[in-house]
Amino acid sequence: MAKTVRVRFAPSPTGFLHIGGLRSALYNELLARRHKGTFILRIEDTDQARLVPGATEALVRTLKACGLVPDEGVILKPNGEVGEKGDLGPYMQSKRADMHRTYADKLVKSGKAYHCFCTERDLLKAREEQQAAGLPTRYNRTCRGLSIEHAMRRVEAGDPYVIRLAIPLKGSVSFKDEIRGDVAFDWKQVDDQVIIKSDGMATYHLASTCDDHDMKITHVIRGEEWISSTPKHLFIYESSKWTPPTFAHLPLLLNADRTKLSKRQGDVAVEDYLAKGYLPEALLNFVALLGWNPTGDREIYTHDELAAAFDLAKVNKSGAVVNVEKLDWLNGQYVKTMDRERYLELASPYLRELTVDTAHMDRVAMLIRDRVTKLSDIPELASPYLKMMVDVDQIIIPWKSQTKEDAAVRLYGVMHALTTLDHATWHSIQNLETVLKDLIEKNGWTNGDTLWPLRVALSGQKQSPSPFELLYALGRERSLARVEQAHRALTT
RNA sequence: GGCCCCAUCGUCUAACGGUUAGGACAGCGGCUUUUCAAGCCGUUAAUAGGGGUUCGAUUCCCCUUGGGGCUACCA
Repeated sequence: MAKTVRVRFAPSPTGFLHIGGLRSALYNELLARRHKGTFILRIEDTDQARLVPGATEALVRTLKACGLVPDEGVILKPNGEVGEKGDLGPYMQSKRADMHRTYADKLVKSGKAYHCFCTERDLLKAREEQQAAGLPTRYNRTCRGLSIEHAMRRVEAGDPYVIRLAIPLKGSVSFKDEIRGDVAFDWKQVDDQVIIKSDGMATYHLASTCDDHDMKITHVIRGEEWISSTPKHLFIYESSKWTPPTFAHLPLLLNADRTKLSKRQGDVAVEDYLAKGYLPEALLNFVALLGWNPTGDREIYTHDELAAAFDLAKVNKSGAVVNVEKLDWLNGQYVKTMDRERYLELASPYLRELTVDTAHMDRVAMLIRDRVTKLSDIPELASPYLKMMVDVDQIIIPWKSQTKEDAAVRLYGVMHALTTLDHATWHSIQNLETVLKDLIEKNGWTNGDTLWPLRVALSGQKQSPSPFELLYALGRERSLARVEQAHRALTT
């Protein structure tokens, strides 16, 4: 019987969650859901120098906003504070420093790691020489031959040191990547990686490997940038006599120019997308399909549907360009098709400052719904219809070759008709249309030379929603005022 | 430079030896229409190149080319 799936997303709190991180988190979570396993959030904060205050909170909150809630690990407590949940903690990596240290000492004892007293300058110099000679830049293993006794004496004397892995000198390693198949490295290519820094903290390689083991992680799903350090991790597993997890290295997310996704070429922070009014479910949907697709002929999936279909073996190997235009389309689809109530609720914060008339606000929100790609578009789209009046250039009121006088006649007729309408008519786009079309027919007018001037009068714009929708959204008072204003502009 | 990974329309992808190489975004054209948006219909566009293997290669193998990642006491 297969082991229960346990996966983790393990970001370091050095900044905001970016779009690639969201995808890694999602794929981990989807695998857990798919196999009724456990999704764990671990925070990798071993590098004290790079910690950003508040980053952990932001990470957990953003993940949650996107619907990714860990079953175990670092969580958001009901009071909004960061907390932990689960039996295999702590899940803040810095709190495991002692455990890492113990593992490192064991490795030293068994000859799989050693103390290194080389200074930063020594290393830099050696590296420069290697570079100048056109050689690969790796630690030259000066301290590898030191006896443990000698090393311990220097440690006790207070010499600063790090602990390095004693990577095998010959042979090779290979592993089966769930996405890429067999990947092999010559040990000769692998550096004697530092696993304990001079500040006593473990580096990523030791910390994440030990923690993955202690937390019984079954699948390590992470970015492709980790593929070349996997041999080091494998060496730790092997040296500690642990069974390594399954590895799956995800393809990178790329900028439009196919370089690794970065700031400066557009937004990468999930929070920024959220702040712009991209919907979490659209973002999740979008990111899920960057590098994976269950069928290839469908674009819109709920979180549950993604989880039901997820398959690591079907994840692509090549990097994927983040195409914001497609995100825009996808988000627009969600905006158009979500429940009316939910849409109005989401739109309202963007409109509240522009009007106090909530009924009017909702009508305008519905008026512009088809034009909204992201929620932050709403104020600009809506504002012309929330004001009482709007400037109209009288030149654009007549339709095609229509004269000003003729347009004025139409507007006057429409205005008169509108004043006589009952309440019920104003509350139905369909009824408004019927009334106006009857008026046009009765007078022997045409749609164009009546509806165009009316629409421009109501919107102030060459392009806008239909006059019927506008009348409905604006309501009687605004509509009449606007038509009257346009009529006056034409006749004076 | 060294090692590793990758390669289907501009972009995201489907096709796990046999398809007129499919879908989506973007583009273009049309329908609808008072305009725009939405919607619907249609359309342009791809297997990087060269060798193999095979009755048959997008698919398997090799080489070339191109792109990317790693090469820290960062993750």
